[in-house]
Amino acid sequence: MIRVLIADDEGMIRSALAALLRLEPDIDVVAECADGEQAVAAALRLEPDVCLLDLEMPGLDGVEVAERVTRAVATRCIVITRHARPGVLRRALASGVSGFLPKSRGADEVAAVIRRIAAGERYIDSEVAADALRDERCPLTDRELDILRAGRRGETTGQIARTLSLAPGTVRNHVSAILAKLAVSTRQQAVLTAEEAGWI
Amino acid sequence: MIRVLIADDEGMIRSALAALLRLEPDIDVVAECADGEQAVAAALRLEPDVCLLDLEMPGLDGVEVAERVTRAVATRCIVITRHARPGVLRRALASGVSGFLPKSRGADEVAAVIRRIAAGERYIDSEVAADALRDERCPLTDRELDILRAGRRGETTGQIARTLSLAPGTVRNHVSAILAKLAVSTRQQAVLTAEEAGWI
DNA sequence: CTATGGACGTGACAAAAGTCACGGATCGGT
DNA sequence: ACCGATCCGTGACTTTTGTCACGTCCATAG
Repeated sequence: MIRVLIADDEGMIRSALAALLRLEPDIDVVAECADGEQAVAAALRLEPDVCLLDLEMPGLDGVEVAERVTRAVATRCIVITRHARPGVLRRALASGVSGFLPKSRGADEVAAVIRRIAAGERYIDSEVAADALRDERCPLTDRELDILRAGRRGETTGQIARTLSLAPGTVRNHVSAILAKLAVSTRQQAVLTAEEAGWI
Repeated sequence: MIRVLIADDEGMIRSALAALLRLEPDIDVVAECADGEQAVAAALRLEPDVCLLDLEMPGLDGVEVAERVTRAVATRCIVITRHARPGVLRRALASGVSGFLPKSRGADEVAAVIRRIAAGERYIDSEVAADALRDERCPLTDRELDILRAGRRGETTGQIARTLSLAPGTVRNHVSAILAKLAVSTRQQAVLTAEEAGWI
């Protein structure tokens, strides 16, 4: 019997997957969690064989949950995501994730992947893997990512400078470097492309 | 037997809902569609009793699909959405939608709602309805919404002006009015709050 | 040791974005 | 017809953003 934990903030998909997996004779859904903190707590307590983790969750995201769980107990993690971006896959593999599945796949594949992961295999969805191969490493420095993250909500240079304790001119300079590297012309476009690529 | 069409661009939730609904003895899933155009075509051809439509889809969104379908055939529509915003509900009801359900609800409720809709009732999720009551009508004019939509991707004033055939000054003036009405200080923040409220 | 290169920080300058006051068009109400 | 209200469009004016040239610090290689 494979003991499975499911974590997804979207109630409908969480309950649907749980209901379908319960129909499988060899799979036992031992926990359903609506956010990352709950998932970590439940995983450490129940030590399931496999964790099925949504990437986009409030608080801790799926990769962060996987990192904490695999470090503490002998549980293997599958990350499920809506938008499968190369950067995210890299981050996931570095954090001890054993499986990676986009939500574009059918629900019927989930049980099959769970069985393979439980058997000790790794499973990376072929489409995501293909994307990741045409390597798009993030060209931005740590500081530039700080700037981009700080200004994600459309804040002004002054506000960003204050939160990072910098001179406004410095922020503008970093932004300028970011725009050049990403080949765009406004900071809003920079935020969009960086989010698209999974860099922030 | 209630004949149901399902449309959702996310394959996993689409197939999961379809599989669960097929388990119900009185429900027959006659079509699964991945985008709005497919959904309209299938609905006009098959004339299902109930359409289960995701709001967020490429091309036509769920409300647009419902509008076209209810205008042409005797089919009742349920819109499912991830983020249930007041503006969207208003728009949905004005377009002939009979049911409205957020994805935060469990999958087990879907079958029950389908039965009620098929029986001629309307069903609006209580939580969404409560949000809609504290009326937040969009304060922006049509033209201002055009501007906001055009500039959603961080384009410059010049680009927006060109796509809308306006002088750059006019665009700036509209933007200024938008910022005042939404009580924000950059157009990026304006886009975020308008999207948040479901106005664009 | 030094020099070469990268990341970070800063201030002066040009080009945008945002503000303001104004004119014209349209639509109801009187 | 008149008035008021509202929306659209425009150009002058100020503030913010983006660009550039420069200096510092730190690591690594010669």
